[in-house]
Amino acid sequence: MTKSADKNGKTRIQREKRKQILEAALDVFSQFGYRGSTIDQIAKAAGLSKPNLLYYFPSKDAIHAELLSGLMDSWLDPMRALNADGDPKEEILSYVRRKLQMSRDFPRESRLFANEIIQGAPRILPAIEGELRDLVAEKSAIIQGWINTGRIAPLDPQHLLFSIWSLTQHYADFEVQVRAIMPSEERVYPRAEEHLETLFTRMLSV
Amino acid sequence: MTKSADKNGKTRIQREKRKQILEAALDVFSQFGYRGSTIDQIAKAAGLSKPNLLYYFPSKDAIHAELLSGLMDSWLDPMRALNADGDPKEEILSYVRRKLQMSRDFPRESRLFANEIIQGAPRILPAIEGELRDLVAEKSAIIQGWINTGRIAPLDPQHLLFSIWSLTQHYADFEVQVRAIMPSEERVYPRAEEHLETLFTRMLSV
DNA sequence: CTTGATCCTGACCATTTGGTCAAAATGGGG
DNA sequence: CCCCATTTTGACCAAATGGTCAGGATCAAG
Repeated sequence: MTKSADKNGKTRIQREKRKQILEAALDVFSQFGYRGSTIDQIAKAAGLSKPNLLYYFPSKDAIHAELLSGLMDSWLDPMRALNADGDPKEEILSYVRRKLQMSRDFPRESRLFANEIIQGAPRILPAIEGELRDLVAEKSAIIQGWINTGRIAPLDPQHLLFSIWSLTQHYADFEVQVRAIMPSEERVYPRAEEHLETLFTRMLSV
Repeated sequence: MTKSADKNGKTRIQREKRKQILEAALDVFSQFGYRGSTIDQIAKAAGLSKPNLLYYFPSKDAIHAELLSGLMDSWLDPMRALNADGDPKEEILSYVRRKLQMSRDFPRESRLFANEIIQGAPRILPAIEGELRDLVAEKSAIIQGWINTGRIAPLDPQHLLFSIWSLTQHYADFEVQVRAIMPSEERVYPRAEEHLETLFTRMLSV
């Protein structure tokens, strides 16, 4: 009777088309923000008609919500990896490297978040005030511990985290600006990694 | 005959209302981006009817353009102030302080730019590839000079500038996130200034 | 206080937008 | 290859949006 459906009750076509749509929506939302994007735009980018897209998702809002919630977790993973028992300098440096890699490999995802937060984070404020806030508190305590035992130079742990976010995400969020300024033959990310490595090494050395 | 008009041919009312409109438009555009904002929203925020607003500006686009162009200059001023003949560390540190002040005092302006650049800078790419690019080239050369004469530690001048921008603008562009994470009684900007002063002092010391 | 210039409004218009629906097309298990 | 569930489509709708316009209200120079 029913078509071959996986455990989530999704057919092959449903899985494929939903993925297409989310991919296209990421393109559009990350560039124009929620209100600046239209269903038609997303549908066209996904190679579907508007009603067809609305067969897979009930509304524009539902697409956006699914994108954001699906992203939130993977976005915080690099910070979760910060390990109290590792070497402090190396832990922080690899967090920086991981974040920079994410900017390079997932710039649209970064811009999606940036757009959302600039606009006051109307749909993810709870997650920020909950999950993210807790994670920051936890990791700040770890960093403060490293400072107290003299393993890295003293600084404000929370602002250190802000610095890591801003420095790395900048290369994704302001990609156009960076590209417009750098000589075009220049490979941006290798230089950026070198630069940030230098920066954090100096900043953290006792 | 004609009403008392200043040298620009603007009456008192015109000057007042245009200022009101630009102020309201800054509020709206900086939050929702160009496509996400509506004339009605801006008009309401300015306390005018839509047709009345359109009496002062010919179109939504004209308002946005005037905001951006009016801002571009003052936005680059702190960088222009970087003086080759000053004390290198002090020159860079006061640039950082000035940029941080701008984030604190003009966060909406910062977000207006951020929105524009995230969306691919459709309206200001020429200015970025021209004015800004040239200014960066000029100031990079100055910084490189300081490095060559051993007055600051070696690093990539362009990426240093990117770092200054991202670190300072983050406090304006991601204000909601910063506020959601910091304890509410904490005064964000004084700590941020301390932090950035520490960061850049360490990074630039030979 | 008159009068012409300036300012403001409501009514209006074409287009875009989010979303619906009935019906047609397609797919794949039996 | 049959048949029903799934997928797709075009036509449609109400609301929102950018913008226009004719006429009325208001301002300030003389």
